[in-house]
Amino acid sequence: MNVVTWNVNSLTARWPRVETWLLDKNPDVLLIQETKQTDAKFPFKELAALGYDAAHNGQGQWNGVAILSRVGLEDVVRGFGDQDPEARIIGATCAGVRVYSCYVPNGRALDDPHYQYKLRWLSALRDLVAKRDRSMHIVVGGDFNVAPTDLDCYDPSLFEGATHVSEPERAALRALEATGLVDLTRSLHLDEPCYSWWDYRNGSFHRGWGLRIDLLYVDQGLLAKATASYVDREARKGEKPSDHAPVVGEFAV
DNA sequence: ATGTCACAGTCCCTGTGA
Repeated sequence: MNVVTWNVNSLTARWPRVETWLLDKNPDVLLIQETKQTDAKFPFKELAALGYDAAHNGQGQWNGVAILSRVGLEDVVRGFGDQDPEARIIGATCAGVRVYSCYVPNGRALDDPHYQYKLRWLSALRDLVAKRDRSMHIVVGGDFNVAPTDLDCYDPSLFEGATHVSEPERAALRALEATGLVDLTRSLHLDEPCYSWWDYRNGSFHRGWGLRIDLLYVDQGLLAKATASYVDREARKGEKPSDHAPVVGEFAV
C-alpha cells in the first residue's frame, strides 16, 4: 500500500497535472490540500473514471482538503466538529488504515493572530489523534507549514523570527508525535533534507532553497512495515507546477 | 531576499494570501 500527500495549490488550476500524475503513479491513497474548491466544483466524476473514490472537505476560495482512494473509503469525517470554520482536515478509513489529510494554518507572522490560530489548530489535531482507535494503523499527512528541525530548512538564519521554524510550532509537532506517531520520511532518511516545498519566486527550486513541511506521520506499527518514503521532485518541474511536491509513503501491508 | 502564482472583485488591473 502507498499513501501520498500533495498540496496542489488549487485543484482547479492543477487538474491537468494531477490527472496526468494519477495516471502515471496510480497511488492507493492520495491526500490533497488546498483544493480551493467548493464541493460542487470538485472533480468526483473525473476521479471515478480513474478508479478513485473521493471525499472532499471544500470551502471555495481558500483551503479545502480531500482524500482519494482506490482501496476503499469509509467513515469520512470532516473538520474537528464545529470548532473550525475553515476546511483544513478530513479523515477516512482506507483498506483498514485511518488516514487524515491536513492543511495546517500558515501562521503568517509570529505577532499575527493567525499564528495563535495555527497553534490552537495543531493542539486540536493532537487531541483528535490522541483519541484514535489504536487497533487501527494511522497516517496523518499533509501540509503542516512547519519545518520540524533545522535540517528541514535550507537556511535557518534567514528564518529567525519567522513562522514555520519557531519553537512553539516545533513543540506542537513533538506533542503530536508524543501520542505515538513518527515522522515517516525523516525516520527513513536521517541526513537528507528531503525538501517538499520551494517558493515560486527567486528560482528557489533550482537553487535548492526549500523546506520540508509536507509530512506523513504514522504509528509505530506502520513504521515497522514501511518500505520507502521519498519526495517526487519531478512533479515540481515543468509547466504550471504546484509549489509543493508529493511526498510518498510505501508500506508492506 | 523576494525575481511567482492563484483567487475574487474593483473585472484585463488590483489587493490578498501563500
